[in-house]
Amino acid sequence: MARRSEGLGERPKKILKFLGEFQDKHGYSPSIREIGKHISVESTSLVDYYLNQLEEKGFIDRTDRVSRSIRILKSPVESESGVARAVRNVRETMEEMMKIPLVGRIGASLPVPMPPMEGGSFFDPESAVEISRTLLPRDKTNELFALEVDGVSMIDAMVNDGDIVIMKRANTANNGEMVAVWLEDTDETTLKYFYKEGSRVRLQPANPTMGPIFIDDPKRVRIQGKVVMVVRQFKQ
Amino acid sequence: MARRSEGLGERPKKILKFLGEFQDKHGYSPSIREIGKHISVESTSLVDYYLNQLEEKGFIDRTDRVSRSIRILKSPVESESGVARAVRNVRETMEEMMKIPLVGRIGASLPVPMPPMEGGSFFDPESAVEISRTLLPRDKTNELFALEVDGVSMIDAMVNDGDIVIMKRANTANNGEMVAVWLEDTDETTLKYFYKEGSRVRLQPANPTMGPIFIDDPKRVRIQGKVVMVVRQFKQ
DNA sequence: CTTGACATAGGACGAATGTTCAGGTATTAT
DNA sequence: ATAATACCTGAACATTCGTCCTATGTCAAG
Repeated sequence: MARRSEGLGERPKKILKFLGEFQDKHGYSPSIREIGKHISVESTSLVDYYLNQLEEKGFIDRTDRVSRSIRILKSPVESESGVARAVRNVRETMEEMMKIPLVGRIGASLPVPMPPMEGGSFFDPESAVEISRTLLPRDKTNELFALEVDGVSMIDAMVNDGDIVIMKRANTANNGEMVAVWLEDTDETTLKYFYKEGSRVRLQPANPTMGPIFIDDPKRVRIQGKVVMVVRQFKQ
Repeated sequence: MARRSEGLGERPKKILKFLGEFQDKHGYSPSIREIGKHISVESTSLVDYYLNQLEEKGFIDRTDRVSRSIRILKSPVESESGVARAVRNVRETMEEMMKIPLVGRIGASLPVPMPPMEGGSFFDPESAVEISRTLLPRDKTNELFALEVDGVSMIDAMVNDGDIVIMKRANTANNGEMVAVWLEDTDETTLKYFYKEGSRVRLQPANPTMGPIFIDDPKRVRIQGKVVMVVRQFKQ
């Protein structure tokens, strides 16, 4: 199929670099023909082709039919400087701050409320928790949602009333991950470390002084999400 | 002679302002006709005339025969724009993200390491925790420092091994605040809710199933800092 | 009043520019 | 082999765009 289905080709990369240098030097974007000249490509359509790739992959932004309207959105590391870097910094720094929707409360006797569908976000922007992205996993950050813990029923998970639990929606889990599970037997939600051991599942409390729960029938363990982070704030 | 020999006319001023706003909004310079539209001038030559004035007086720079190549060099105080604003954005956005020095580890049997003196920060920038300012108290954020919890000795404080505790240096505390205290009697550090009740001090564990500790001599309670936040991360 | 510098308008002109189409070649999956 | 997809060429087009020329209006100084 594709000669190269991964990342960026040599030429788009070179274009991206050139865009940064040119904008740095001149203060405005190069025209399509100027770009072509730099990468030794006569045809304007080919440059347009590369630019479309860059746009699709989110590296640049263009305005239809407007000359010299290319804006660099991100750049794959590599050398860049001056204004271009300053602009990039603004954008990236903004993105560093994740706004995670606070979708509800969680308690032992309550099922886990589900987050809003991705895309159509209907949650109140006021009810959001801002977390630095450096503290969060890199991938699928849009599947994160936050819950406030209701009641003291999760003290065995070392989670207190009022704590904010940041979760990632998931139906399965890997060994060692902390998950929110709904236990059919006892009809309650708890936070436990998940371990699949042969055909049975071991649910280990965070509190090391407490023993694990074993569930022989994996179907009786309903994983509602993986716990990414717990934040506890204290009044000052 | 001239009707106006002083500074800039109304229209050039308006153009200058528009240039900044447009570049801010779109990331590239407006065309001459777009400028004309904004100041209700049909004729492109008149806009060109104004632009030449601005160029002569050193407010802008243009490249001959290149579209959208106007760069703003300076702006008469008023509405800052373009790069100036970008720089300001960087600064403000960066400030939103608190970099809190991770100065060491804390355990029941260890005293609380003290944070570096404010001003002369000598800590490794790698060992820092970034927290969104919206989650932190507004005042004296430069007195914050972070500690990683070492060992399971603080489970009674609902704090686990590996948790990150963000503290504010303090020698005193108000009722209801969580503090790190050094207890002379048992010679250990713990995290407890602080309550001064008459002449004695009540230290209440976070774990609601555990009872408080009473200390009759307030001098035997050495407050090392107030706990602002506890963050617990899970591997994904 | 005349003159001349400044201000404004309209538009022509050619060059610069983004877009599109029609077709061609290589690479890979089936 | 064949079809699908990616990669590339060339050229034509329709605008957009900057520049420049002409004409008219305004106002203050001589």
